[in-house]
Amino acid sequence: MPSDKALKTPRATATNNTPAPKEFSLAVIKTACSNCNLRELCLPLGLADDEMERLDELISVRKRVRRGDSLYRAGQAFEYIYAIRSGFFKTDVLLEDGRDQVTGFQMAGELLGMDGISTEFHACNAVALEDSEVCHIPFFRLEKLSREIQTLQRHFHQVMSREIVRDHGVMVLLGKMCVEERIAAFLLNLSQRFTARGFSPAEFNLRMTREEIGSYLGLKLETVSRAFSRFQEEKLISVQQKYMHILDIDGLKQIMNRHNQSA
Amino acid sequence: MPSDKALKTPRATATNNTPAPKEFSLAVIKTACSNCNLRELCLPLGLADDEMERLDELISVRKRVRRGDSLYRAGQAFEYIYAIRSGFFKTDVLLEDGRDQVTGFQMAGELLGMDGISTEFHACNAVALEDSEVCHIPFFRLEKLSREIQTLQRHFHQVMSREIVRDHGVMVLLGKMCVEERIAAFLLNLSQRFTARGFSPAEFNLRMTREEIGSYLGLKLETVSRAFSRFQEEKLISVQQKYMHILDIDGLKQIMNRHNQSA
DNA sequence: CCTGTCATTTGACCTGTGTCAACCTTTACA
DNA sequence: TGTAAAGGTTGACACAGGTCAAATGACAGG
Repeated sequence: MPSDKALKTPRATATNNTPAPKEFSLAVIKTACSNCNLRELCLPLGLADDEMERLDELISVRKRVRRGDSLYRAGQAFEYIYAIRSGFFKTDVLLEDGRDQVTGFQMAGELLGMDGISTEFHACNAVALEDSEVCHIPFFRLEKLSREIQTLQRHFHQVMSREIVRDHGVMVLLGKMCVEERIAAFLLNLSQRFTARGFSPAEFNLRMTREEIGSYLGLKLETVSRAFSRFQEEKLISVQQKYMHILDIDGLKQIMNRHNQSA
Repeated sequence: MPSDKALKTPRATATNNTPAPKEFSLAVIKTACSNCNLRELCLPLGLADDEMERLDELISVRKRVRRGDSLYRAGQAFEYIYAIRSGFFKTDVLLEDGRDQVTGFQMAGELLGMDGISTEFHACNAVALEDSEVCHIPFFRLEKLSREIQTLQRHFHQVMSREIVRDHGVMVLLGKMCVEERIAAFLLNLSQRFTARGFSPAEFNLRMTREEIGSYLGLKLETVSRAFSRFQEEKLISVQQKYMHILDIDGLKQIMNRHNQSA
C-alpha cells in the first residue's frame, strides 16, 4: 500500500503545501501514461501498449500547479482536458453577486476540464488545494485519437457519463438530505476514493476548509463544524483540523439509511 | 412560429394527453433526421446532408411513449440514446428509502439516456410527462459513426458537456439559492427553452406537478405553490393549474440579482 | 520567537422552509 | 354523469440550519 501524503500524523500534515519529495518530481518528468501508476484509474484504462504510446504522444505538457493557484478559470478558452497526476483540486462556479459553489473535489487519476467542451470556454474554476501535478491533454487531438482507438473513445464517454451520474448524486444530496446525511455521504465518498487509490479508507487529510466542504454540501461552515463535533461525540469519527479518522464506517452508512425507518 | 401544443387556452390545455393530430403522426413514421424540424437542436446539428443520411440509418426505431410511461428505468441495461421528437420527460433517481429527486426535465430535441454510458446500466428513470415520441439511437453504432464523422463526434461531446454544465447550475441553485430565486430560475429556464423552439417565451403549459417542480428544486410542493401565489400577487406571473403566463420576465430576472445589493 | 491572519469551534438566537391539516378544484374513470 | 382520486392552495405552527458574535488555535512571515 503506497504511503499517502495525506496520511502523516495530525501535527505533521496540518500544513498541506509541503513540496513533493525529490524522487517524485524526477519521476514526473520522465513518466508517460505507459508507466504511470494511475493508468488503471485514468484515461489510459484498458488501452493496449501501442495505443497507450499514442496517447503518450498527445500529452506534451505536465505541469505543477501550486496550492491556491488555478488550473483554469471560468471564461477562459478551452483547449485541454487535464488529468491529475498528483494532488487535489476543487472546481467551483461563481455567481455574479459573489456567491460561489464548489461543484466537486478531484483527486489523482481524475479528469478536469470537461465543462469547457460545450462552449469551448470553461464554465468553472479549477483550483489546486495542494501542490499538484497535471497532464495537459490537447482536447482536439484527444478527439482525433479517440476516433482511431475505440477503447479510448469508449472510456472517455464513460468518464463523461460518470460525471453526469455523480452530479445527479450531488443533486439528491443537496435536494433531499439533511446535514448529517450530507456529511456522512461526503466522508464515505472520500473514503471510497482514497481506498481505490490504495490509501487508508479510514484515515486521511481533508485538503479543503470547512467552508469549502460547506459550499460543496450546501451548508454553512459552522454547520459542518458542528456536525463533525457531533459525529466525534458519537465516536463515529475523530477529527482535528484537517486530519480525519473514520472510526465507524458502518455507523456512517447507517446514517444514510435512517430514513428507511420513517418511510 | 409553430403552434405549441402547450399553448392553447388554459381550459383546453388542462388535459395534457390529447393525442397528436393525424398529420403529425403520419409525418413521424416517414420522418428522418434530414427533414426533422428539430435537426437544428438535436444530434444532427451541423451535419452535411450525406452525413445526416448515415445518422438516419441508425435510427431504426421511433416510438410513442404514453404519458406516465417510462422510457427506461434505473438498473435497466443501457443500449440506446434517445432523442425526443415531441413531448416532455422528467428524469429522476430513487433512493432506497423511497425518497426521490427529479434531476431534470427534457423537451423536444434533447437527448436522454447518457447516464447509462458509464456502467452500461441506466442510473435513473425517464418518464414521459405527456404523450411523446422518441427516436431510439443504438449507442454503440452511434459511437462507431462518430468515429467516422468528426462533426457528429464533436456535437455529441458538446451535448454531454452541456449536461455537465447544466448540472452544475442546478447544484448552485440547490446549494445557494432561496425559494424565490429557484422558482424564478426555473421559470426563466423553461421560458428560454420554449423560445429556442419557436414557442412563446411568456405562455406555456407546465407539464409537471407542483410536487415534481419541488422535487427538482429541492422544495416541498406547498413551498412551490406559495411561491407561485406570491409571484402572482406581485404581478410577475399569472398561473392557474398548469397554465403559466409570465407577465414580467425582467422582474423574474431581477429576483436573481437581488443578492447583489447585499454583497 | 513574535505577530497578524486565517481557520475552526461553540453558544445564543432567528428565520425560512417544512410539516400537518383542512379544504377546494380538476381529472379520470366507472 | 357521478364519484373517487389526484393535484393544488392556504393557514398555523415547528424546527433545522443560518446568522451573528466571541474565543481559541494554527500557521506564515518577519
